[in-house]
Amino acid sequence: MGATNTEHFTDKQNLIATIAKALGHPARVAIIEYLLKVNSCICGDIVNELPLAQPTVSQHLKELKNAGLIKGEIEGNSICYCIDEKVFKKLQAYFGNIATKMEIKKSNCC
Amino acid sequence: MGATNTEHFTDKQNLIATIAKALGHPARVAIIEYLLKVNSCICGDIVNELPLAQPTVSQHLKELKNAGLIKGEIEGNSICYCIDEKVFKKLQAYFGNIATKMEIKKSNCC
DNA sequence: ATTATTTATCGTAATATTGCAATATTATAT
DNA sequence: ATATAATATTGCAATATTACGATAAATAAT
Repeated sequence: MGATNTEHFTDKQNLIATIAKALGHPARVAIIEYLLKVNSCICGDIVNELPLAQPTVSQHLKELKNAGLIKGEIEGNSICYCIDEKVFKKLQAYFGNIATKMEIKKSNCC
Repeated sequence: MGATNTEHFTDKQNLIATIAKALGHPARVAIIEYLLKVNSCICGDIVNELPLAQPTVSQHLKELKNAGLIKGEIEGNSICYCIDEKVFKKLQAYFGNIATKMEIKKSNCC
């Protein structure tokens, strides 16, 4: 097959999976970290920051955008990409919650 | 191609990507959430909790294990799978850090 | 108008992922 | 020893992902 079976899972599970999948490639992690570092919208040099050809980078950016991790706007000649904070707050909340749950009922595990 | 280019990225970037990739499927998110809920090692009924055939679930469990998100030990007839807390603490730290950075220098973004 | 510059899209090859039926493996129960 | 139960592995088909060259599109500079 190869096609993921989304309809049997909850919306939240699918959302987390979509976000996680978008971060499931080191180039995309690197893009996010770069955007965080420069923290600016006029960052028309992402391609030079990555060891990948321009079309490949463009494709990774598209995936990050589709998954909602970044926002992009045309800014004259180049493009303004920046992090969409909402998603990262969601991730922080999600994993924070998991950590809390683990903290509470630790012990009856290997 | 289809093969990810890990050697050009930092170890940390590759690690985060590996972990995120493992969570990049709703079935695997569901497995983690189930393990959290039951919080027990004798959980020999993960298959019944998921809308997928047994070999498929087994494969997802294997991927979670390879990525270090769960630990599994043979426990008599069935298998004891449970969450590996370290990884989730790492994730919490990572996204907490990102959230903090965003908080500090917010504003000069779209 | 022509020429850079920047980003996106198309086409395509290589590889990976998803899913399951069939089968193997391993331990428990009879 | 044989049957039952739980999990893993194999093999395979369908689909997705990754990567990049070639090319397009759109703005900026000359």
